[in-house]
Amino acid sequence: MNVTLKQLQAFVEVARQGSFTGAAKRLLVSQPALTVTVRDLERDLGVRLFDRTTRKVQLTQEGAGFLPTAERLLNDVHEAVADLREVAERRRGQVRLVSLPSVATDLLPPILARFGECYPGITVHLHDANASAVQTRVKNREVDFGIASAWRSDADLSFTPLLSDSFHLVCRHDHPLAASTEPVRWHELADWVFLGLAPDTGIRPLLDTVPELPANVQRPRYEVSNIATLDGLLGAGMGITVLPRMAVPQAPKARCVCRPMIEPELTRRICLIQLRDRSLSPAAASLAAMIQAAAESDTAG
Amino acid sequence: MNVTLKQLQAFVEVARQGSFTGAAKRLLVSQPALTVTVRDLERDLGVRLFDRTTRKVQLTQEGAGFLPTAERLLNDVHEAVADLREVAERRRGQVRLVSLPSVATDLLPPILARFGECYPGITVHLHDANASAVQTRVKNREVDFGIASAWRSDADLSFTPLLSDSFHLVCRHDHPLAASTEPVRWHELADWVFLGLAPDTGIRPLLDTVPELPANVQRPRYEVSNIATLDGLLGAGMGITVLPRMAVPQAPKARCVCRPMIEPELTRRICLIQLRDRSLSPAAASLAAMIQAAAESDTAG
DNA sequence: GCGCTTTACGCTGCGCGTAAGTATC
DNA sequence: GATACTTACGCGCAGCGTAAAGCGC
Repeated sequence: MNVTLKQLQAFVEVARQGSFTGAAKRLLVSQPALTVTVRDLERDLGVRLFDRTTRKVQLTQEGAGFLPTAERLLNDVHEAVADLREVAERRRGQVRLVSLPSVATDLLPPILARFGECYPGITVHLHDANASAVQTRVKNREVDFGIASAWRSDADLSFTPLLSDSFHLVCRHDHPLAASTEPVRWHELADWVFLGLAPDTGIRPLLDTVPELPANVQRPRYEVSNIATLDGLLGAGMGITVLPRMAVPQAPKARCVCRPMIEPELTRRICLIQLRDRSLSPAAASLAAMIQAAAESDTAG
Repeated sequence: MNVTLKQLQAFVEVARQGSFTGAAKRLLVSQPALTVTVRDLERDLGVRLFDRTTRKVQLTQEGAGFLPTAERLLNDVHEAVADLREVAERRRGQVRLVSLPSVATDLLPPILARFGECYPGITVHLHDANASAVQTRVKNREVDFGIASAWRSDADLSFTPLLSDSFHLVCRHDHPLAASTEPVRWHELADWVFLGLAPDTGIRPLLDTVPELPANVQRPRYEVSNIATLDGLLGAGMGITVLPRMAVPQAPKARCVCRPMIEPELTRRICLIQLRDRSLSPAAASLAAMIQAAAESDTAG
């Protein structure tokens, strides 16, 4: 397999121009160099492609038959390369990401809007999932990257902090704890029915890091797996809960009161999560960068 | 356009093997050389194709998308080249030739049979025509080469003598001139009705070179354009004619007698005719060579 | 003799292999 | 420490350009 694209290009150009001199000009090489290139191609193929006198250059029968093939081959290669360059230049491509629902609904929409303006050729697939599922889907390469709190450390994954999100007590407006909006201490939760989240959420493991966590919080009477359900229970006045600020439903079924938790303050760090061994596609890298920038300016402002 | 087939080949092989070391072995290059080749390809495309740790080599999303394309491109090139090599090696192809009817029916069949055995992949298109038409069709590139007597010299054509074919008197068995089989002198034809051939045949111009050609031969009472018609007239006893030995019909309608012409002997030289500026295709060259060899051994034997 | 292709020749730089470096298991 | 990829370095040769030669018109 000696044939090169350069040789094919030379052949096609000479055939089109019907002249070595003309083709050499178009190809920006000296005319003798072109002669040699074509001669080598003929040697490699074992077939004469041109009949040349000093006055005329004419395709042989075989050359005429090969010309369309060679043109097609060159065209195909050019197209394939151009396609990939489009991807490289973010004029085409896709990004798949998965994030916590709260992030997907609150933080991402404006960023995605801006991203869509910058790179109109790129399609974005956005899924939401809880912290556990985010990590799983990143690890399974189902997505380019994820956004969630670190659920469980994993050597294959890298976590880049984006935001800190502090925990708040959440209770219905008519609950006794809603009487004030002052910070709350953890032991103050002890006397109320607590609505907990399942262990595969990012929130639960964080609660466990609080020293002297009241028993009703540690082993909640009700345990649900997502915020919407929790919102329902809250609205029904079935109990209280603690949630990161961003996770508090925007339009709760019931009017709720939020009071920051203190002693200790507890925050979850929302991170950009990616596979350590995997590089981001050009499009994904751009979106990730945009998200990081937005998070930083959020934190600053 | 920097991308080379070698780069594509390297990419495909690394992708298939999942390893630079393995691919380098298969490609018979050193492993560092392969690293550089792939890195250059990635640089040229502007896209990372592999995520590589020291332990694993894995296609990126873009690489995975590009792999089938690259494989197809390489495959297409290989196929195209293989096709042309088949032509070069005479395992495929075609030869078009045109010859005088006498040659086509007498000389060529055994040669074509042998040629067909040697090169079973090659198709042969054989047409017949008179000397004038043979030259025209060679010149128009309708055929690879022709076989005929030189009808009129032409600077664009080359004539390679194959056979000499001496002229004979031809007359029906009951004609007075059929009484002997001895050589005949030209003036002996003067008293009989002569059946002539049209000026665009190769035979007519040759007759004109005979000194003191009898008037009835110079301006024949009947003039026809092909041998079959001539044969019909001969069979009807309408006259006599002179023909090169090979042109005498094999199975004449009437039993005919042939007597060599002398004083002067007249021969036509049957030539292989080709365009001077045009090289023969591999298959055509082989057939032409075979014909020349056969003609030589014919002459010798 | 002019214009085109081919051949000849000297040189540059690409691309290879060897060897050293680096990172992971 | 073993293994696999990357980087560094030196070298040979492919392939270029210039110059000279062949060949038709």
